[in-house]
Amino acid sequence: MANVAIKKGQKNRLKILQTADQLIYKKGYHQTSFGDIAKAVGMAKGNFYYYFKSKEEILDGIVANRVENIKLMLQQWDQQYPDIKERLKRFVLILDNERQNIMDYGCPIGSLFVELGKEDKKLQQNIRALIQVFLDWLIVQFRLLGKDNAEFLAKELMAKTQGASLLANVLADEQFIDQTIDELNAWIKRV
Amino acid sequence: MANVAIKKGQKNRLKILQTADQLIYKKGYHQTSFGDIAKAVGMAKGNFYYYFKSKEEILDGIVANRVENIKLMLQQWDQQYPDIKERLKRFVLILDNERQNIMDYGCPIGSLFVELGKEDKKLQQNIRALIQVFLDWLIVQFRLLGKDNAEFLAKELMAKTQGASLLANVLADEQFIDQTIDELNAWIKRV
DNA sequence: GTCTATATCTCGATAGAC
DNA sequence: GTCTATCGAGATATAGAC
Repeated sequence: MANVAIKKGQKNRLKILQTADQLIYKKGYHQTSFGDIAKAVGMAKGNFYYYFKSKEEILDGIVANRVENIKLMLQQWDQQYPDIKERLKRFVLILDNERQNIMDYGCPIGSLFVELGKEDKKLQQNIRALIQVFLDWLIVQFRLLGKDNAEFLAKELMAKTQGASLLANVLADEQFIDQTIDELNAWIKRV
Repeated sequence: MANVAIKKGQKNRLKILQTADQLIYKKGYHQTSFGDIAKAVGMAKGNFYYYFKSKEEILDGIVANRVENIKLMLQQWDQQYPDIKERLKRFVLILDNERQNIMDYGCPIGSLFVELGKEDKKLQQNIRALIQVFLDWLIVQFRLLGKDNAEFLAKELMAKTQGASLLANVLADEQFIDQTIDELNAWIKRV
């Protein structure tokens, strides 16, 4: 019986994290209360504290969860695509797949950092790790391409996608996403 | 005597706006309370409501104030620099002059939009205007350069600076700012 | 115009029954 | 593990004396 309880607990924990992640992405961290999350999960507010001691702990869980998922995704790309530039194009393809969300709510990573980066240094450190996962992977890819300025190229690509996401969000501009995707793919081709 | 009161009122109004703008930029909108602003201004909290009916009204005032200042700055550039590319370089120079603030707090415009863009549509519209001022000016400049894709070039430059600001903020990376400035100036030269 | 209360509300967090 | 009830902090906003 103890096993069943643990299983249920783990399942609920994950459900809370996923629901909270979506809500916070779409409404913002400060606009999302425990009450909102509880309602969306279908659970009493007080029960949350059985799973998480504080709101910040939920945020930690969200970030940890995301980092894990991103790492899995990148590993999969490494296995699936032997061609390095094909991998980089996968990265750009995120803009394509997530265009509606990006236009409506911005980049889920960038917007989270900006909203919480001013809060305190610990939070900042936490979310920075999220960006670093992508960045480290990009650096490896550019190194594999034989680039000696791999680090700058990785940052440049990251900055381009962040800037494009922000502007597409501000202007609700789908065409700009398309144009950016084309430009980035051309950039990858000739880099 | 009425004139003196009005003058003092106007002066205080502006002082509140400027102080609030700085605090909100550095601490974030939700982390900045009336109490914080009052303390920084040196005024009782209750007295704020003589000047502004709500916190959102302060934000409106901040944005309007910024729009006015930016327009003045751009007009000055237009008069001072007959060479169009020299004007564009001025735009890039903001990254240079504001590097410390950008590393510490991000772009004052971009971060404000991201923090409040998810709040409600009216706020979003408001801050969008702030970005549009720069964008409209950039479009004019690229048109003056005879570019038929002036709008995309303007958005591209805007996106590049936004992305670079975000990444410089995330990584606290001064070198990346320098590299981006060099790259953007080279881009302006050959565009 | 400026100040000192204070009302009111929301939210994160806790206590304790079941 | 889940619930209801409630506390306490902190914020916006108001009332009213000066």
